[in-house]
Amino acid sequence: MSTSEVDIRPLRADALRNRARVLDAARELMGARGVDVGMEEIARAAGVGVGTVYRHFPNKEALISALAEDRFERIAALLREALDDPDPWHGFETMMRRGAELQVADRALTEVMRNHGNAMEAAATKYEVPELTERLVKRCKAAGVLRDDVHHGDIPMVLCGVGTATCSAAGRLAGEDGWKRYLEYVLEGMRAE
Amino acid sequence: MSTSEVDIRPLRADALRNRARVLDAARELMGARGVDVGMEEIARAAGVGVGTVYRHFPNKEALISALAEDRFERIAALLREALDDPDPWHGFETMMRRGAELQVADRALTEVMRNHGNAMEAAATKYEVPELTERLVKRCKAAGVLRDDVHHGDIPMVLCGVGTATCSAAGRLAGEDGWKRYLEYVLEGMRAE
DNA sequence: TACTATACGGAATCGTGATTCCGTTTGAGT
DNA sequence: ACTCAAACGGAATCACGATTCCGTATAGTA
Repeated sequence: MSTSEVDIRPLRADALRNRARVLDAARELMGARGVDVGMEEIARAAGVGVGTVYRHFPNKEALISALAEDRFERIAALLREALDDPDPWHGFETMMRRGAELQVADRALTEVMRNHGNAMEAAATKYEVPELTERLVKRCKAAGVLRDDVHHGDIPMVLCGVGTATCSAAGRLAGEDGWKRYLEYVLEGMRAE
Repeated sequence: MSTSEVDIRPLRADALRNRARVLDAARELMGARGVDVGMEEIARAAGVGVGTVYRHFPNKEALISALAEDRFERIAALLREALDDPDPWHGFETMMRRGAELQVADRALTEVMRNHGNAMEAAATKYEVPELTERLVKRCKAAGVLRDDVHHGDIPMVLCGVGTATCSAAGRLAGEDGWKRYLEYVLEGMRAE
């Protein structure tokens, strides 16, 4: 038994820089084209070798998770803002719009919410997204602005659906800003009355 | 130049039987688990060798397209029924519900509408799905039961979104019948007034 | 029943992308 | 400047699923 589980020691300057470059490149590429961009391509875009990518992230899934955490942190922030809004519906609506923008801007986020249950749940839990969502939904129902049958799990489901719409072949049939209309339909439909 | 482009000659009885078995197995497996079930697994489930699968379908994409045609034919039928319904909204709503059920029952269909633009467009065009959809949307708007800003391309987009919800990790958070609520939201939101 | 074009099965091959390995380079402490 | 653990690059390896190939089996026909 040594002093601690993990060996804490500051990263060398170049390592720190490269780690950031890899994350940036991955965010850029995966955001635009989804998670199945190749590791080689990410490395090239980051200006490093594949080996370096793997020194920082044991495997592709870990890289994806790191990116996901970023996003879920932002989502948590959106939820807190919504809870702080004096007008429950305005808060909810704003959160949904920003959330949808996040999805639309980042194809990888949608794919993670669709196909990577583990990475998603880990990231969401870490930033208390489930609790925050539940609180927001309860608050809106209590204020009578949200349909009573809305389940808090519907929020990620719906956002994932809207995100999907954007990059899907079917979504292309609806044109460039089809997702905006989609979001309107859903918001209108979730609203009480 | 020979007599015709394609060599028309009846398939041998066993070939006919095997072709059907392959399609059935593929429909079953891909319906449940999506298009990336392996060709070997489909062959095994159909009780034939991989080679046989490839004699009937030159490649995986062709197999997927064959299945997609099935589905789009059914979708076209739904659209025609909707157009025949004396009550425009009832017709529309019913079509959307049946369409959503189709998506939910067939994961591969949703994936095709998401990722296989070519196969989808070919199948849809063949069965006049785009025209029918446009007619239905126009009719509903004329009757004043559908929001005026609905684009006919929104229909496949929205159904694809609902289908995605069902099998996605995010959708699982909403529970077994989250998609039913999702569809309600969307229908409510698309309805005029 | 014999013949032969069709069809079949499944091992071998190909292609692609993730992951590993190892010889070389470099940051940072002396 | 010198040392060496930490990092690096990228070729080699692995894994896995699609696709091809070819020797064998069989439906349909005379």
